[in-house]
Amino acid sequence: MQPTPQSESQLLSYCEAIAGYSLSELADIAGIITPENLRKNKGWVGQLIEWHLGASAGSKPEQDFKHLGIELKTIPIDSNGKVLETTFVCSTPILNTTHLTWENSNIRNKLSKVLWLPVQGERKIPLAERLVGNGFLWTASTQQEQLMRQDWDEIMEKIALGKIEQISARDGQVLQLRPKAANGQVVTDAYGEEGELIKVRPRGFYLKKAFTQHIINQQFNLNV
DNA sequence: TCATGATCATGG
DNA sequence: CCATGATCATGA
Repeated sequence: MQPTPQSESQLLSYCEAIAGYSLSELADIAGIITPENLRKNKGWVGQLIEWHLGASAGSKPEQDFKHLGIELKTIPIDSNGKVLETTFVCSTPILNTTHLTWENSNIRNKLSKVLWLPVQGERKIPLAERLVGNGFLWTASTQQEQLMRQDWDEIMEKIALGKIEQISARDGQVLQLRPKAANGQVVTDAYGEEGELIKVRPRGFYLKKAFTQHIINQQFNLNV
């Protein structure tokens, strides 16, 4: 993969270097086979982009470019710029959250600065032919952060009160809490309503489509 | 048609 | 199991 970028400007130049290329072209450069589809390889696009931008692989709960304070997110869009999927952010802590605040949370750290990289995601376009768009840096506005904090506070309070199973993906203004696991058999500990330990599916934080769509639109308008 | 809940691959 | 990278696919 590419050398780890040493500055924000270098990271952005890496980004410009892949803009406009197809996924198969980028896969060839990386020496990776392009699968027929993503059904059995859902993280393939993200991992391919990581290779080209010099993001350190691994599964640590921190930003992709920790030394730059930047998190990388590919985001699937259609030809009209419409966001096609919600955006997974991080897994959700469930136990021992009493000292957790929005300020010191992993999700807030990850979202403090994001390099969004739009990629064509329409299933009717063969994976190999999908094009990479122009990446851009984003930091939440005061209002955007306020919305995320409100949702986070509400979700984490329910979890602490043993009401995790009452939380729906419909809850929240911009954040969602949804299952995040290899399959429905995976379980982890959580508090029940009487404070007892119960088994639940692990959860993750996701950004709702309308929120990321707004981010994409803001950027798009700036470039018109 | 579309979002929610379910699922896939991989490394530690 | 938990973390990363996400998209799939069925019910409404």
